[in-house]
Amino acid sequence: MNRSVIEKISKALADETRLRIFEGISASKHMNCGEIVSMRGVTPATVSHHLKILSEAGLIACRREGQFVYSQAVPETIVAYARALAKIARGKKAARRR
Amino acid sequence: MNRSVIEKISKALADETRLRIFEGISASKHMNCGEIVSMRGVTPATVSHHLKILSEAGLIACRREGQFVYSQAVPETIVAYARALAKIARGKKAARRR
DNA sequence: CGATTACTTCGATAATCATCTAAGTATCGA
DNA sequence: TCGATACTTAGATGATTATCGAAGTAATCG
Repeated sequence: MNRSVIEKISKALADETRLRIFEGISASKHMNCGEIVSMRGVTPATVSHHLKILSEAGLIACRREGQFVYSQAVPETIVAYARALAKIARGKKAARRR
Repeated sequence: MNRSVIEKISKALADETRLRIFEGISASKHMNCGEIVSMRGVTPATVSHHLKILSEAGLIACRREGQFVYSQAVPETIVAYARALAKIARGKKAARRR
């Protein structure tokens, strides 16, 4: 995972509303826009905006089903992100892995 | 780790310059401001600003030594952050842990 | 003490971004 | 096909923030 992807995911997680939305989606199997709107005190337009950012970061996937658009978490992305950060934090100081 | 801490760390990682600085610091044992300035094409004022944000997020620690201020990574923070995110991503869908 | 080096803080500026309203598109049911 | 529901997109606005130059503080050295 390269720096620009890490940056994009970090940005996606760097807003309270978006974090809450991501938590909500992760905690349920899937959620539609309306459910998110009522979960958080924010308009559909804003939710849509945030879903796009989360989606472009690969943190969630959205699919239309009739009138509804369901979003669900993509846990692999967070896992890969966590690993990439751990690798950076580990550094190259001494190839230390005990 | 609560949401506001996660948000703060995410924000700290959500900027290319800051990410590069953090990578640089992590890859070496420690670095002073001047070294970071020459590593990245940016003024001391800007570096100082970024170091403050990284520091307040707990990602680095800074200590003065004579004229110099050395920054070093705090890998525990990234590890805790990664764990907190993994927990969110895992969700509460079915208490699944295999 | 005065000069130099190494940062930090201040104030300004330009860019990014979260949010909203309003208007647009998609799907469905009557 | 009309109306309603569920989003999405566009445009505007206010807030946050990345960056800089300039001025301030800290430590060292002659």
